[in-house]
Amino acid sequence: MAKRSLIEEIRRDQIIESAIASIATYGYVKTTLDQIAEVADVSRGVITYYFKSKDVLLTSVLNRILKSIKEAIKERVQAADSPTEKLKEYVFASFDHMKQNRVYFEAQVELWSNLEYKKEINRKLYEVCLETVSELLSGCVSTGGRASVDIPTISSLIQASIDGLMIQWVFNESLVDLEKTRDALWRAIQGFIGA
Amino acid sequence: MAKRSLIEEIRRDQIIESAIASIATYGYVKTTLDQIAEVADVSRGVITYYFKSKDVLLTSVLNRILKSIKEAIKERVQAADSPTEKLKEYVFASFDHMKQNRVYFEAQVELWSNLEYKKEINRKLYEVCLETVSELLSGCVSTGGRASVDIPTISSLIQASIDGLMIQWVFNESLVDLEKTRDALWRAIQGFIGA
Amino acid sequence: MAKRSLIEEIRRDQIIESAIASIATYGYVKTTLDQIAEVADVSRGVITYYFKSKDVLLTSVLNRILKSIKEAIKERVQAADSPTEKLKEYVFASFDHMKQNRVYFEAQVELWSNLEYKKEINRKLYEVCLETVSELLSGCVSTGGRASVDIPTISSLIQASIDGLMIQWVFNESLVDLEKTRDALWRAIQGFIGA
Amino acid sequence: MAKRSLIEEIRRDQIIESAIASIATYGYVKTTLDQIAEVADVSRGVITYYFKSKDVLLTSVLNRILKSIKEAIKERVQAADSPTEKLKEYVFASFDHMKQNRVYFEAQVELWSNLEYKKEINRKLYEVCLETVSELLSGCVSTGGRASVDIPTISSLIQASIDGLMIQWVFNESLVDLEKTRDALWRAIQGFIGA
DNA sequence: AATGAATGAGTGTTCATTCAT
DNA sequence: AATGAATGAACACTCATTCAT
Repeated sequence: MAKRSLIEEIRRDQIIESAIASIATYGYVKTTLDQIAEVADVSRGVITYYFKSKDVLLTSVLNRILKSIKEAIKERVQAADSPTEKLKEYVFASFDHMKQNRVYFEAQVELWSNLEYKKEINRKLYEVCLETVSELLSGCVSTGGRASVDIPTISSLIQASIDGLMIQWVFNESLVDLEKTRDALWRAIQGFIGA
Repeated sequence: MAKRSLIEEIRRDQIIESAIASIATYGYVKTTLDQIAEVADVSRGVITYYFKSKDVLLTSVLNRILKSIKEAIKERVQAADSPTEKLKEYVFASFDHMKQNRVYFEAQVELWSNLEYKKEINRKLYEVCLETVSELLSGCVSTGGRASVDIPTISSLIQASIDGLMIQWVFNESLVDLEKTRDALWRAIQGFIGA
Repeated sequence: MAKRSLIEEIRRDQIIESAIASIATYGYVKTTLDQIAEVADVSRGVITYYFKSKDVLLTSVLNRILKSIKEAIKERVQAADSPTEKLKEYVFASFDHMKQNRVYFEAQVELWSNLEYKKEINRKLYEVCLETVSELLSGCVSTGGRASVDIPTISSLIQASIDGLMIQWVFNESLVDLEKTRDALWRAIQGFIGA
Repeated sequence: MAKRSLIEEIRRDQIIESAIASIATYGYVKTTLDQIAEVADVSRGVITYYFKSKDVLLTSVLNRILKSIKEAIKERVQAADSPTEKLKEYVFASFDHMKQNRVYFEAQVELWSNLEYKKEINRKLYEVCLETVSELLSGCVSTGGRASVDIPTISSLIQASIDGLMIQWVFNESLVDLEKTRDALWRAIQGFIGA
């Protein structure tokens, strides 16, 4: 990637965040480049000056969202001591990140169905997530957990629960209690790994 | 609803199914009226002849999808004998319906983020689903289950697991084994209700 | 013209009158064949069955309107005795016909600007009207009127006054008093012909 | 009104004049945005770039036409000395403006029947015109004219004559001699006010 | 004689993209 | 670096017209 000046980075950030805000607020369909420019309080031309195309911008947007999720989780998982604690941190960090960045998840759901290369990107994200959960789960199992745990299956189920709750919460914030469901999920996981 | 001739019903069905196929295959964004017409092998004008606007058509599409899900589940739940069997049928029917109607779920995910009145419709769907699960869960609990079960929380978690697995499966069919995850989910539920 | 059955004539009349009503009520732009069919309470196909095209129908509409004007005036002019009385009847009959057939004049104004061959038809109408006024005016002059009257000019002015008042009245019924303006116009004409 | 750059004003003018030319030449019905763009020798997109919708453009067109008429008359009326001269200038300026701006009147007649808000706008125009004539007529009467003049009636008749002649002239330029009819009208007016 | 299902040309409108300044 | 005027492809939608029944 080419070297970029500071102002360039600031502009890009500004535009990406404005795009996220616009998508979360008005939805993907109504998020035009004009709309984003207005939210960012820059001229229309600035956007195409910094992003070759709308598709490139939206890919940047999605990557920003995914990166933020990954980093938020990774940090806390690494800080945890035991395998079980790591898995717990994965789950808890996922929920904490949701609550602190609702706008990101609203945008993510919008982009699920609209980005040209979404399938590719989302597929990749899922693989990464599932792999991470699998590793953490393996760690738990090998250090005293029930040996019979079907790791891929339980990994899928854990990740699915997190995603499914996120969607419920994005569609209707008041419909789901993130703390209680998180705790219930963690109890279920403990049941699975026999802890 | 007004009386409609037989051919009218056939055409409407044909167009709705073509729209679903188009959305599932090419995505919402690329599903133009031209595209739908081509898939349905009718002229462009037929669509606006039978549907006042694209929005009306897409609402019909979403309602068709949701109705199919609701009916598929309702039938099997009603046929079950005991409360526990009813809850099990709810879960199992959800998965069976997925597998038998992949195209519907692909379309549903696409429409999540794009239909004008999606929020309203999806919000309603969630409320109905969660309510149903809550009732079934209540039935289990009152007939011998653990009295301490937090019904709203566990309901959310069950529905979230189903939806989350559906999404994984829609994004990447080979990534998730629906039978195994379904069974694991059912075991987890049994754990919750203390059966 | 081909022989037409009675029912055919009735249907044609019905459609023409419905078209006039629709144009007068909703304006030319919103008068579609569907709209006319609805007003006439016949099926859509009937219209194209009896009129080869929309243009043909609208030409029939305009001709119906013009014919009704011409006949209403002609009758009364012929019934008058003296040349001056004939001219007076021309003027008075014009105004009476307006009041009794407002819908026709509303439609006429709408069609002025929209019919494909309007220019041709309206041009012809004007020639006929002006010619008629000229003849009547000539009669007055040759039987005792002022010999110096510029017949084409005064004819134009008379017809213009009638048309201009009609337009004022069509645009805003309450803005113009047809009786008073008619009488004033007649007095002015008397001034011109020196009666 | 918001501040507008010079080029913006130029473009708007260019488009409005092209629209008038197109309406006058091809008629309202055939005046599409494509047609206007072609006449203006700009791309189609420019029009919607400067005018939010076709309706807005056409309203601008009508306002331009009406404004031009009003200003042309107002100026000359104000420059006249006596009340009688003012009334004469009103009449003469009306005719002069016609001859110098035929295209405007051709367009005006086309728009009479087609613009969504025509009734409102035209009604208003008529009220303004009639009010002006009434005032001028009052001035004549109070300064030596016949006291018995029915001002609203004669005002209507004067304005009707001007409009009616304009229409004759728009439909068939060679059918009416604007100078002669103007003079005849003025003589009739003098007869009414007893000058 | 009458119907209404079907068609597709034509139109206004949106909006990503280009480019001269 | 930044702007915004200009473009035209793509779209939903209207509606006169055709035609099988």
